[in-house]
Amino acid sequence: MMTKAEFTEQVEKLTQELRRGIVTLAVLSQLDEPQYGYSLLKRLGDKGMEVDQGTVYPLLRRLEQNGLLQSEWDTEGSRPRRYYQISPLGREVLAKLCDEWIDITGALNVMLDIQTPSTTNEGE
Amino acid sequence: MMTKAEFTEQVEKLTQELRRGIVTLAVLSQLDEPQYGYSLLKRLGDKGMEVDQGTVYPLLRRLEQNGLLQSEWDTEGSRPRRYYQISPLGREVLAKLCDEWIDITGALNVMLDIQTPSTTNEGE
DNA sequence: TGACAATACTATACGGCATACAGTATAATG
DNA sequence: CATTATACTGTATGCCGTATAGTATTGTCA
Repeated sequence: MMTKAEFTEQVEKLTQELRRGIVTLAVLSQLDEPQYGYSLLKRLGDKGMEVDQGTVYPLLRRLEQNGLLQSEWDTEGSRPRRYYQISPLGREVLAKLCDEWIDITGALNVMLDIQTPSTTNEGE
Repeated sequence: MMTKAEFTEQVEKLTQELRRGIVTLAVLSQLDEPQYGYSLLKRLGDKGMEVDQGTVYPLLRRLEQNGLLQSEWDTEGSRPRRYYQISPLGREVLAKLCDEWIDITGALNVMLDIQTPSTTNEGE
C-alpha cells in the first residue's frame, strides 16, 4: 500500500529527475550578462525556477570546468564575488541545446496532448 | 583546448541530462493501453523520441516496482511478452508530473525567449 | 555594541537514473 | 540451417542534484 506521503515523495523524486539538465539550460540562458552565484540564484527564483544553492554553485563550477562559462573574481566590492558569464563555446552549446529542447518538447507535447501556443496548428 | 569531437561530446552529455526524467514522462503517457517493452520502444521512436533498450527495460521495471505500472506475462502468443500498463497510482502521478512539466516549460520558455535576438531590443 | 540573519562561497558524501555491456532465447527469413 | 530481428534480464559505471557542513563577511536592529 502506498501512503499519501510516499506518493508525494515519488512525485518529488520524478520531478527532480524532470528538472535535471533543464536547470543547466536555464543557467546558460541567463548568463549573457555576468552574474555571481547568489544573484543568479535569485534571478532564477524570480523567473519561476526555484533552485538550491547546492545545485547552482556546483553547476557553475562544472560548466566552467567544461569551458562553457568564464569567471573572474571581483574583490573591489563590499565582499568578494565570483562573476560568471557564458563563453563563446557556451553560446554554441546553448544553441544546440535549445534545438534539442525544442525537439524534445515538441515530441513530448504531442504525446501528452498539450496544446502549445507556439506551435503552428497547420494540418488536420 | 576543445576539439570538435569534444564539443559534440559535451552537447551529447548535456542533451542526455536534458532527456532524463522526460523519458519517464513519455513512457507513462504511452501506457494507457498495455504495451510490451519492445513495442513501446518502437512507438516512442515513431513519435520522435529515440530511446535505447537499455533505458526502457530498466525504466519499466523501476516504474512497476514503484507501483506506477502493472504488468503481466502473455505466454499465449508466438513468444512470451510482458505487457505493461499504467496503474491508477501511475495516472495520478502522471497528472502531477504533467502540471510540473507545464510549469517548467513555461518558466524555461520565458528565459529562452529573452535570449532571442529578434524579439526585445529594449534595455540594452 | 553585540547578536543574528542574510549574503556569498567552498567541499564532501550519497543516491538515483541512463547508459553501456553482456547474456539468454525464440521466431522469422532466406 | 544460419543469420537477423525480436524480446527480455542482469550488472557495473558515471554523472548530476541534493543534502550537509563549514567559512567568513556584511548589514541590521535592539
